[in-house]
Amino acid sequence: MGTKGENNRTRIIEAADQLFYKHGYNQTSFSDIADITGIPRGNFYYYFKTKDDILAAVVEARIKQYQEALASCDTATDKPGERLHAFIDMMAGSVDSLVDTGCPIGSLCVELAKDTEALQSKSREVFVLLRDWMSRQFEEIGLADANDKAMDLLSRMQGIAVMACAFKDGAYLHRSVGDLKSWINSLALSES
Amino acid sequence: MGTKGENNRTRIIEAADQLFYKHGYNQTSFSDIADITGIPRGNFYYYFKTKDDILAAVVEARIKQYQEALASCDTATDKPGERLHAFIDMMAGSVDSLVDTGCPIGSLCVELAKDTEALQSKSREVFVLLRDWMSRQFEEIGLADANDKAMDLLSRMQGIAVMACAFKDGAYLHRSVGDLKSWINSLALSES
DNA sequence: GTCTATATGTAGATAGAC
DNA sequence: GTCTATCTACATATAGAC
Repeated sequence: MGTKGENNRTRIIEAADQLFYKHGYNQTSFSDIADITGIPRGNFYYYFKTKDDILAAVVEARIKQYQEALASCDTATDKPGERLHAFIDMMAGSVDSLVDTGCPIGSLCVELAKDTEALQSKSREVFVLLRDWMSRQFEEIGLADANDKAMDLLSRMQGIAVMACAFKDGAYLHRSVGDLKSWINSLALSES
Repeated sequence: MGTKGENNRTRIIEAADQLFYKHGYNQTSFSDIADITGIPRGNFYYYFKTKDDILAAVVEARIKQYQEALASCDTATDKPGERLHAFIDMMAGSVDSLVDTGCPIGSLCVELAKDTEALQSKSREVFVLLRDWMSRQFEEIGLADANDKAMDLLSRMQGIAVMACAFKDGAYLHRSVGDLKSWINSLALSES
């Protein structure tokens, strides 16, 4: 670690991360990644055996990134309702890219659902991380069906991302994010 | 019309429709369509100038198909709430493919959001049809914000499809469809 | 209208010099 | 570790015989 090689590896992952999001996994070529990083195509095989391995590395990087984001929500406040609000605000903070390209997690999962099972289950790992964290927040609120509520919250966020992207409608996203926060409040209040 | 050519054209559209759904637009090749229909690759250019033209024809076909589905909801009952239930039941009727491959409309829109603007706006047309129909139903119920509610309903259906597909969870889809119908009932009751 | 053959580009992946 | 050159497969699209 700390070698020039590790640095190149990281740069490949970061470029692939952006490209997989903006153009999709299947529509991203080694040449695209090479153009951004300046690292020649053939060189990639020193760091990764296959393109699928790059995807796995990208998913791992995203998991780490979301783990940090969730940790910052955890430390911000000890009220689970406010933690959920903080996470939703993060979503609202990237309106432009959501409208332009959709949700990076959801769009990847649905794209890979049309490919191999191996790629699909790898991409699902990010969702599992978020669901389990949300479930813990709803548990703390005192809900018996915390896991169902976590799925519902993820589901609503995904629906908002799909519609905002399909209709290119940032105003719809803002309104819906407000509705989502009200919904969380109503759940938290009914238990207090 | 009625010629052999029109028949081949229709068969190409139908095969492309299925393949665009199951594997995505970009991951469907002319060879794939040729394998299913038995029509040789080179022949496609007699019926369509480009692959994008096939997509446009597929979207037109889907619009016709959904127009018929909505018309059957319209004739089934004159109560707008029940019409919306009927449409949701249609969704619930294709659990298996939703879990396997996601929503044909939403997944196409999000995939093409990562491609050209022209393809994206074409794919959006199906959503516009459904939104306008839902909006009319909510208007009949007597809601002032019928269009917002139409977007919300589409949004929830899309979220459910994404999560059911990502987690391969048909039970989640069934539960959520029930929640959706309860939500519609509560909206209809609050206005009666 | 229908088909074969082919043009042209680019994909993922490999070999081997340095 | 890094790079160029290249292999093989397959993509969309075209030309032209029948």
